[in-house]
Amino acid sequence: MTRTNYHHGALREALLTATIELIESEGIGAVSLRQVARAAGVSPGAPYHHFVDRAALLTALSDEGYRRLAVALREAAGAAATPDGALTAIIEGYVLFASRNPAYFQVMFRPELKRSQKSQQGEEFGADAFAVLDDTVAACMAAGVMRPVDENVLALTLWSLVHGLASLWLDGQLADRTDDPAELTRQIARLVTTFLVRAEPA
Amino acid sequence: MTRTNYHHGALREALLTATIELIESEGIGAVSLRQVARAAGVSPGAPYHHFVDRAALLTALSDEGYRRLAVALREAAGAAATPDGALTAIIEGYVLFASRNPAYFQVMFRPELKRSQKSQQGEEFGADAFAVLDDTVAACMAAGVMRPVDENVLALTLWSLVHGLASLWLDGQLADRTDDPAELTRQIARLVTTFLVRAEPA
DNA sequence: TGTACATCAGTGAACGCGCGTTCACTGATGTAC
DNA sequence: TGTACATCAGTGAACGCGCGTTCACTGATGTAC
Repeated sequence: MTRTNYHHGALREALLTATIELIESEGIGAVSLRQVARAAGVSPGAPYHHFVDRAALLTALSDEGYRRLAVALREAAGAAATPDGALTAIIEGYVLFASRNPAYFQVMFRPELKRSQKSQQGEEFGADAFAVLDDTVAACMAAGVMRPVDENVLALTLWSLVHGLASLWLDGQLADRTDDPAELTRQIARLVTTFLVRAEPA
Repeated sequence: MTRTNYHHGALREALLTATIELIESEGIGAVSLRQVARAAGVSPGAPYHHFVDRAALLTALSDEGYRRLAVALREAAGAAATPDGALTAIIEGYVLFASRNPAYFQVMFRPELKRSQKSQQGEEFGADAFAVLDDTVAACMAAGVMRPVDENVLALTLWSLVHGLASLWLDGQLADRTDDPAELTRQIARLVTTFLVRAEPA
């Protein structure tokens, strides 16, 4: 952090990325506004020109996380040629998003950290991300590649599955049971698709 | 907390239950050793006669949580008449355990809170709990009620599923998508069993 | 049964610390003319 | 192009707070004889 000018120029963004880096290196428990300011090379009062309080910083990060997740899922689903291919891509995409963006993921799903406000923007991006899953499930059903079940229950089942896998991975719970969580993710995605599609497994 | 005698008599247990209650009422972020001591009606130094430090208290709770989870799963599985019935019971049992013991669940799966030591006892109870799932999957396979797949991958898939559902429930993420998470849990358990067993769904 | 004494499990004051936040201030920047 | 001035985005000292932990202490309990 070599900043010679009095005005930073892009402090807001610098604070956000400093927070992400801090979470990744020190853990989410170690993040304080003062530490973030220090990491950005700025005095403890400076952040208050950009965020009304500590919670607002975390909420902004959470919102950005939901936005990125929605983008990641939409891209993953969009790149697939078939509805069930899209489903596989979403499953892998969600888990890989978490493993590549552990700091965002933690901030998004630790409500006790932001407590004050649920951000409307975050809710919208979250709904956005979930809609990708919803739509893909519906598309699979419509295309007839999937056995008929309650769409909402199925979507929530899949969300639970990927969310749980991502959480266990980040919490280090998989270490004893697999040496390659990414490969496990692919295996699980394959297994799920196998069970869901109408045809019997090969 | 009306304690008239100088010696408490069962302070260790009192501190543990006070912590659980504190997490449930104020959230896990609000738990400090001093608050716990206060809730137990005891001076700030008293807990140090029972736990070497704050982390030790949380580790003890985590261990107890794993113990209870293992017991709950074993009972759920044991009460079922068939292997696939046991699987359903485990799915529901895991999620219900989390919803009924949110404080234990959070302490068990927030590694940043205990950081210092991974407790050997906790690991054993955890392995115990997982073994119930493992064994039941194996039993299903052996009984031929289930389509043949990699047992380890399937067990991890199911763990991910229930863990994700429990996490989403506790984090309040399901509120928008269902008004009865317990019923959703049953639906999901049914759906999963339906897909897994060899016979086509009715 | 009574007494001496060791041990146990509390007290409460004190420590140093980092925190979130506020505030009067000041240097840098942008704009009007 | 130059000057006056408003606004913006920093500084850094200060606030009160609750925290984890330590420590000299003391009251209660249990045990030996």
